[in-house]
Amino acid sequence: MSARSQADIPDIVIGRLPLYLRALRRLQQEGNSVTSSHELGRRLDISSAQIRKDLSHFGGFGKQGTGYQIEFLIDRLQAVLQVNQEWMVAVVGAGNLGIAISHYRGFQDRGFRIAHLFDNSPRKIGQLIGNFEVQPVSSMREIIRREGIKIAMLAVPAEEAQTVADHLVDAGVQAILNYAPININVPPHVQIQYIDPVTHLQHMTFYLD
Amino acid sequence: MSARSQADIPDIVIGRLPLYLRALRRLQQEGNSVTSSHELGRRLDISSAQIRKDLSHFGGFGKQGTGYQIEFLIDRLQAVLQVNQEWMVAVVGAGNLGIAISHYRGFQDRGFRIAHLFDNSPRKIGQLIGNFEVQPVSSMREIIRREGIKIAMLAVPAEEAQTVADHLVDAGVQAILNYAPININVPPHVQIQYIDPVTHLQHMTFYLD
DNA sequence: TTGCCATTGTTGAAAGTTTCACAATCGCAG
DNA sequence: CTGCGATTGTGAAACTTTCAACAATGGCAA
Repeated sequence: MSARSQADIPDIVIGRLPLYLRALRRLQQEGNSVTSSHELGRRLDISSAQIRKDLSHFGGFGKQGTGYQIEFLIDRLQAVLQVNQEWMVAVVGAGNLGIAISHYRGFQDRGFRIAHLFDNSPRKIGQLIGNFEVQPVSSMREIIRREGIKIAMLAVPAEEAQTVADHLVDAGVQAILNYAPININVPPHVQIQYIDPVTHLQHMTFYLD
Repeated sequence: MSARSQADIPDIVIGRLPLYLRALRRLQQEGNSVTSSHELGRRLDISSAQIRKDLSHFGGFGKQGTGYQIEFLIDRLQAVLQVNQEWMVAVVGAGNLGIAISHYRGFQDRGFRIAHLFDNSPRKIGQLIGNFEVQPVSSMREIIRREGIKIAMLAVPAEEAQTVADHLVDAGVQAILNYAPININVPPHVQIQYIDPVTHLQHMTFYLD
């Protein structure tokens, strides 16, 4: 992984931290203030040893005999993942998916705020979706630059994904979450992750009778 | 992994096959009829050795000196993943997300067809979304049973996800793709996969400056 | 036909990841 | 204040995954 390869912590460990965070928030909502690696592991279907080892990369967060203070651990994980601040996110593509993303309330309290929605269809530009007006892709670069936006979600057709990604990178975006069902190539200093429901479904059908 | 743990092929390998399939289909669309592990690897950012090794689990699909016939390899991978048939899929939850999923055209030619959309809000039941009428969750069990539906996508609020999943499993569903931002527990014979955009975003923010 | 370049399938080594197992220690009950 | 049950953090072992290297082979040009 590029950039902040923070003290050589395996990427696979980093990938599990958001899951720990999600489970901890839920435990907290359910009224708990303390938990253990065993309880967390049961919920997440991950071994307790793995959870302890993962967390130990960042310091001793727990107490022997007692477990982990949920609030404290949430704070620390949020700090490690840098989601104790609010990141502005740009969404590109105002089709069904882009619209659903823009309406989704679940980014709010997990470190992200959707700041802009871009599309290049004249039919859509100017439309009000959730709280934002759809803006033309032609002004994307300028806006992203000006506001220092580092993260974008890509919800355009597969054919356009690479081109739009190139524009985003050029505008200074450093992390892209791509919903288009196609691989895109970005420079090594840019993070990329994919969401394609069909790949998950196809993974599961392998095991069906 | 449960059920058809087919000849001991690592799950991580199975997880890459849909990516290979997706890239191959694109290569084909672009007019190619032959490719190589190197070209595929370049596109997917996976080493060519890994691609060759993954494919070799299922037989010798390529030809030395030449590479892989794209059409043939697509056929074989579709057969391995069992997506050379069309699976019926039930969607539960007719909020923004469930609606966007129901409209999405990308399932069509990759092995899946959305057959039903369920919700339990009286406001939504009976509404026409895409090609289907929203049906009440109360009739879900009966319909899934009768039609032998094995796959469901879950797009309900986190609080309801576990309960709905239990109903789905009870109705005979064997694979669940869960969009709710919460871990759910299912019996070992049931496959489960998660889509939560926030976990991907949080994974990437670790590496941002 | 021969020689050359490209590419696969496969082996074994290297790197990475998970699990095991246990000493250290905490809080509490008696 | 002692002893006990629970739980962490961790070093070493077991296991899994990736990678590097190369013999074998195919196609093509001369």
